[in-house]
Amino acid sequence: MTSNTVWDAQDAVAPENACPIAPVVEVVFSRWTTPILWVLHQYGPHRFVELQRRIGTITPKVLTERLRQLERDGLIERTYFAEVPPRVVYEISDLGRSLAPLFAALAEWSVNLGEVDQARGIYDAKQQTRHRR
Amino acid sequence: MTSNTVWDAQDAVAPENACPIAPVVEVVFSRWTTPILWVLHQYGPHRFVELQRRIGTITPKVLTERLRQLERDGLIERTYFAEVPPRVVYEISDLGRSLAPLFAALAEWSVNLGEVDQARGIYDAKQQTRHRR
DNA sequence: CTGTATCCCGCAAGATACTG
DNA sequence: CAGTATCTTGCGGGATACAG
Repeated sequence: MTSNTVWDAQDAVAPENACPIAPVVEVVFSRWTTPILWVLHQYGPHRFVELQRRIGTITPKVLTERLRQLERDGLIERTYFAEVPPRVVYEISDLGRSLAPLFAALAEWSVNLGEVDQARGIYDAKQQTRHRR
Repeated sequence: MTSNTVWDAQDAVAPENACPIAPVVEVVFSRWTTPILWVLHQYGPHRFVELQRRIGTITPKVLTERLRQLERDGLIERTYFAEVPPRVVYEISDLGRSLAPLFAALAEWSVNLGEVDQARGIYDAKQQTRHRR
């Protein structure tokens, strides 16, 4: 953070500086990267169609896009077998495996999802009465 | 999907089942919710403008939207003071504070961002040579 | 089987201006 | 100060068809 006096003009903190964890979120979490990583981490190597089936509703286009991104970021590894018919296997990399504690923390926090639902109910109820005048 | 033979009973796994942590990600992480929660958690209560300045580049419209969502989900609390001029203070709730271990895990993992960058470099280099034929 | 190629859409987010 | 109101855009994602 540009060091001048104390809280100089141009203070405007860059987003990354305001929040050191944002970059991690950007790399690891998106609608589909989370399920993909989870599956590969939890259930071992998968072929393309296996992933597609296990995740359930993802289209091949999107699955390909996410897999490429994860491969590029070094979180998964793609292995191509030049057989007939050709075969491809995706598995989590060491770097991807290092996300394990993070995933554990995530899974643990999911016990609080009920409270979130409850909070939503209360909030919506308040809004309801507010509009009903 | 809904096939008929061996793969029919509990075939198509719903996304939530394929990945129990996806719902948590959906609630907690988006481009701006992460920085907001981080700031409120790390630096205490903030007023609207203070948040805007600290986060740096967020527009008031988007900031309002994210704050409303976080309030509705019970992760932050909004307090309105009917003074002149009016004052509003946002602070993290108990539920929001329960994210602390999660944030810690996130922050810790950020040491690996360098490896991600490196992986990207290698991947891109490979693609480069592949196109250079 | 393992993807590509198109086309399309919704929604988060940006730009900008204005109000109680 | 603490937001609203509009308008626009970018991008992830869905549907569908097709190829190596």
